[in-house]
Amino acid sequence: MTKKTRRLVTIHDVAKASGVSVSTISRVLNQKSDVAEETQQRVLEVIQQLGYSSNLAARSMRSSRTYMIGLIVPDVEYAYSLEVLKGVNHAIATSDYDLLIYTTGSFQKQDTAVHEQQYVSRLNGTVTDGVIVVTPSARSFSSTAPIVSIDPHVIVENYPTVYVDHYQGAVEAVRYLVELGHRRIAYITGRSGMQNSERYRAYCDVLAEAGIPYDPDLVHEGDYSIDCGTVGARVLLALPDRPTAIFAANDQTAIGVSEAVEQLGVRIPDDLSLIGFDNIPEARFYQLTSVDHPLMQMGMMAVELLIKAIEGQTIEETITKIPTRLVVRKSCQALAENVKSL
Amino acid sequence: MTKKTRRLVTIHDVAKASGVSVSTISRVLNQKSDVAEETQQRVLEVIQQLGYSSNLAARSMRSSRTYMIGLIVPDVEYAYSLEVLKGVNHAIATSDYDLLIYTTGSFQKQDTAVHEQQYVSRLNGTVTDGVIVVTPSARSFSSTAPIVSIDPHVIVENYPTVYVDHYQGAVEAVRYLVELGHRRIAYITGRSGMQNSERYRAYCDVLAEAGIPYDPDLVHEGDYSIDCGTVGARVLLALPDRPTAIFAANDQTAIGVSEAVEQLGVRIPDDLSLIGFDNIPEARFYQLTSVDHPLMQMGMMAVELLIKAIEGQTIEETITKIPTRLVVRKSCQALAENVKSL
DNA sequence: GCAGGAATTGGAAGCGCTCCCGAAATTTTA
DNA sequence: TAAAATTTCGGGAGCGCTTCCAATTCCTGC
Repeated sequence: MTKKTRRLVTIHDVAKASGVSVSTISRVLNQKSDVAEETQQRVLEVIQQLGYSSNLAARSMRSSRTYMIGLIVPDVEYAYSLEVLKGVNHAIATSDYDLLIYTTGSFQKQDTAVHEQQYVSRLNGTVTDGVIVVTPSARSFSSTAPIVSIDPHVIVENYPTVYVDHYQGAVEAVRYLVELGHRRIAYITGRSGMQNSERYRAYCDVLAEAGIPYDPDLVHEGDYSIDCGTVGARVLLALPDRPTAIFAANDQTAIGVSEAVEQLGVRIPDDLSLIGFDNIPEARFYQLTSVDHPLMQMGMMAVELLIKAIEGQTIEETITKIPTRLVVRKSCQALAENVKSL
Repeated sequence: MTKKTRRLVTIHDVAKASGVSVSTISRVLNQKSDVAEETQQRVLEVIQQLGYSSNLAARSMRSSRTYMIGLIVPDVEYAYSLEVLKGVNHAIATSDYDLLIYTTGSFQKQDTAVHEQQYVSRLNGTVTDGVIVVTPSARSFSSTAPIVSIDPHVIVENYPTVYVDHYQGAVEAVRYLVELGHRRIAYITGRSGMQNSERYRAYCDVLAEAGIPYDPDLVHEGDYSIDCGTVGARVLLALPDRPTAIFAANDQTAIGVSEAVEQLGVRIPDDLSLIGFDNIPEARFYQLTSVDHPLMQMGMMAVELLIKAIEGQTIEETITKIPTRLVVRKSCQALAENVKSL
């Protein structure tokens, strides 16, 4: 039965039931050494018997150790976040900590940077011992407890950061298309921010390096969503001099492209080569060539760093850059002799 | 910069800075009416200026309203949980509440029921105003704040519950196979619990109804994992009188089957019909016929119910049963004339 | 011109917990 | 055997907040 007791069992009840003081109970709970073996046993029994569980709020108000780690994630519905989540979850499982995920569905909102601070202070130093922030927009946080960021929009040296070499990854992707003989290569961007601009820079650099003139018509603005992929595909393929390849800022957008393309009667890879970024699990099903972004691994590393920080160890290198890897599937094809556009 | 201030700004700092008492600040924060317009303005300004955010722990220790809803989920890596999560997230987005997800990776552990209570009391009445528990094993919870359960292992009337008609769904699935002419129908079970036994009961009932004798060799014990699907497939297909169809307790297991089968040189649906349960997104990619389990919708309903309960409204019907729907894809085939087994 | 009421505010208790400090009990040392 | 050291435990302050209660000011109306 759901007992709607007015109050849950507190440390006082345990104290009364076991005939010792509240302080002693607290000592047992926190595994302090100065408590008699016998007393400890008795207290532990009573705790078990009463089903007592210490009040997180009260506990964390006094001592800042809660053995909880917070994960602040922009959008739990996007595969990107879920992959990170999996990695974090794995690492947590083998640690002494529990995981608390805080989401606000603010991925699409504009004022993220403002809210992020609020979320951080909501959790950190209150209910969690430290926080991992995924793709933060904010450049800095005020917090009493440690913070680790994953793939921030702007790289700053203030707190440990795990991120992926977006520039290098994008270079590989675009270069791959160039090597296949493509010259009309379109790019569907993500939302503004460091990651996106890095990828954009790579796109431009590789074109320049290959002596391909930059065509603004081939750059379509997106926002990492599936929809922007479908829209982008329609716009780009309606161009008089249509592209032979599309580089999408992330896999989700690439999936949007491939879905739109199907309806337009354009075949991948025969009529259009397509390449994504992130290598999310779904990419496999779409046979999508993509830049692998080891999100799970990054999540695990972030946890490691955070726990180190929580436990007072110094972290020598704040910035951890992880290499990407091009995963070739069947969404790209060499452009045989007809390099001269359509 | 990450300011590692010893203490964050408290209500006292705000009080001092705005020249009023702590009580007044609290009144402003909680939007009580009895505060002069002018004072309120001034306090609000100071709050803004100092970047003050009230301490969740302290606040929730006194008043039980935190405007946070907890989701206790057994395993964030399984698509089932993720679908529920999406629904919950959607519903939360349009409410006044924020979402806190608590996971412990205990899906595979045995003593879940024991731990669940701990997790509930950890959050509820402390940091959250109410909690949604996904697939609880426990029959009852002691809690000061409302609880809603999704798909519990055992249906109890103690708290609002949203669940799906497993029996009916499984009946449809097995009946579909029978109608296709299959008589050697295997079943790979999930872990013990209500959901599984309901599906099992349906399996037996439909066989009986069709006059097909029950063969214990065709029931393989699983645990909802991918692995048990691959193992199950190997065992079942090694049988002298091998099944022509497999009903898997969930899609994950079905996916395991289809992966094993590929290696064994058995083709789906030509040599083996396969049907799953839950209709997770991946099912589409595997062309898996499955019983649709509207998890997102269930998540949304659970949030609605919980908010009602939190806000003191009475919930007329505690148990909400949601119908399933058979989604036919290409993993099943009629067994033409050769119904006489191989 | 003064009692009674409303509007506004401050004081203080206490939520459940941790932890410092010192007391009591016990053991060790001279 | 007395003093000192050690072990074990209780008292109590206080974390940041809400909320009851009471105090203060300022209007009303007679």
